[in-house]
Amino acid sequence: MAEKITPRSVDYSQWYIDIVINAKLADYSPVKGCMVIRPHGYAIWERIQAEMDRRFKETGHQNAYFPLLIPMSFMKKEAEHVEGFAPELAVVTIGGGEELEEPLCIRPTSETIIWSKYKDWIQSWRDLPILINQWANVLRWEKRTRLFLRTAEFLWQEGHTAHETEAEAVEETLKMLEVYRDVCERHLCLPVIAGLKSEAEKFAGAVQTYCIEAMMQDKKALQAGTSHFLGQNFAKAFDVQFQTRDGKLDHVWATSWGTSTRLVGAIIMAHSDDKGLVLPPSLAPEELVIVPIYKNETKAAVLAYGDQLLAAIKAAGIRAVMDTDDSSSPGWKFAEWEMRGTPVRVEIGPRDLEAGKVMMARRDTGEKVPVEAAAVPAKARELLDAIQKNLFERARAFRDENTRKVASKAEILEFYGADSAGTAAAHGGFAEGLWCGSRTCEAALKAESKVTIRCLPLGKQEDISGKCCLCGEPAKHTAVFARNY
RNA sequence: CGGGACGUAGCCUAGGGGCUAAGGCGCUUGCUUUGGGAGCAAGAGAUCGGCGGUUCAAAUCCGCCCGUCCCGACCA
Repeated sequence: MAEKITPRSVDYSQWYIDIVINAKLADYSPVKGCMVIRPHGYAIWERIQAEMDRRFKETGHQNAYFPLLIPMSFMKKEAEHVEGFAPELAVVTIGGGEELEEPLCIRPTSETIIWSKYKDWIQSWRDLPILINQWANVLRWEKRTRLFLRTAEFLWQEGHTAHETEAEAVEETLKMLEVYRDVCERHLCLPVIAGLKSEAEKFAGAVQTYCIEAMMQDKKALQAGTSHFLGQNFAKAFDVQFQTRDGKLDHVWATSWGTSTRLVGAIIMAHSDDKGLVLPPSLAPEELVIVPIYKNETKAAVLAYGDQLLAAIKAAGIRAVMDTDDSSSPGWKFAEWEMRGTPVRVEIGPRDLEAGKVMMARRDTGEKVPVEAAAVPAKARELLDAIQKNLFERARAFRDENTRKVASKAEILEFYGADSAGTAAAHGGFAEGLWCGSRTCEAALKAESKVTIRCLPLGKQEDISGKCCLCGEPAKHTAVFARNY
């Protein structure tokens, strides 16, 4: 028998690992904290990339590539930045067998090396804006890693833009946050809350950090993307000034924004079940699989029937394959394609051939229906659209069911389970409450319960009146609280 | 980096001082099969995580190290 998936109810962490390994998304590497992304996992990442990249281009960005190695001195130019990243840097000190004059760090993010070049490229307001994105790997020496969710090396995209005015940079920050929200909701079927990070949680070197936060099936929050308004911090650190329209000198305004292979982890945690991966159709490497069922004497006829169906399905623009592997049984194949997360399965056997029908099964609900052969492409499209919609609705309903308003710290602690701090027990969810904005107030809650402010949701920050749910002082913000990854 | 669990064939597990290291899955070959993880037969595959120690004898006992997972600290 093949390996079984540990049920979510038994051990959520182990379930997640079992999915990643058994669905052949990724594997452990000989280097601690790193992972090997296998073809199936990489294919999903490529589809996410394609969606993101298309939107970056549509919003006027261009791709470029900056080096992996960054002079250590660059990292030190922005005070908060170096403080934030110093503990997780890997540093190269030897090259070609000789000690380097200046150590080089492997990029944990590329603000510094990019801004060192922006200094050369920007003199006038006419050189602005610069709208660059890069697809790259970065390395952060994480103490504790988890496949896809937090690995030492990961793949991501990082946008780095330079603007003439503060307003334009802020607009860019929010525009890209919206791109992330749209891709997550439309393609990953992942409902997210867009908001502003608190001071304690913001990016090292940013003025403001915006994020999108999603709820996983264990009710913990996962940050799915971030967009930073960097103000003039990096321009000042790298002395990037330009001549303005009225002839004055000013520092450039900046943004940076990123999403990573963590999104693959988000898809797994949000949608999958105890049978394996469940993929949103728009990200599935194969949207549909045909599993032929035959005996020796019916094999030729069934396969010919399958070939015809496959051609018709592909002609309808659906990514489809037929599993013609002769060495495993139909039952094995059903389980295997379910493990891989393929959204729609078409079963064809002698009985179907005779009746001019097929059986179609959807991965998200397990529902099976007979369909006339001629109607298969249209039905496949219908099912794929229904699955795409259902995954999002299901995830949103789950999040809404596990979100509640809170007015006091006692309520928060009760919501998350008084004695469940630090356990994997499925308590809580998202709590929405008013907050005074005090850092100590936030830190106290974290120390007490591991619950943190995930974000201050956009659109809920106007006309705040009432008291902070933590300390009772007058509130300034609406905050979403949760335990997080 | 602290606490816990674990490390025996590709995977899972048995054996806890002594004889050729056992079984299941998977793999190879052949035949029969194929509507929810098929059957039979014959094969291949292990310096028992590493190093050192105790002993006539170590997978087994001891020490150190390494690695993986879980919990914690840390972490855009």
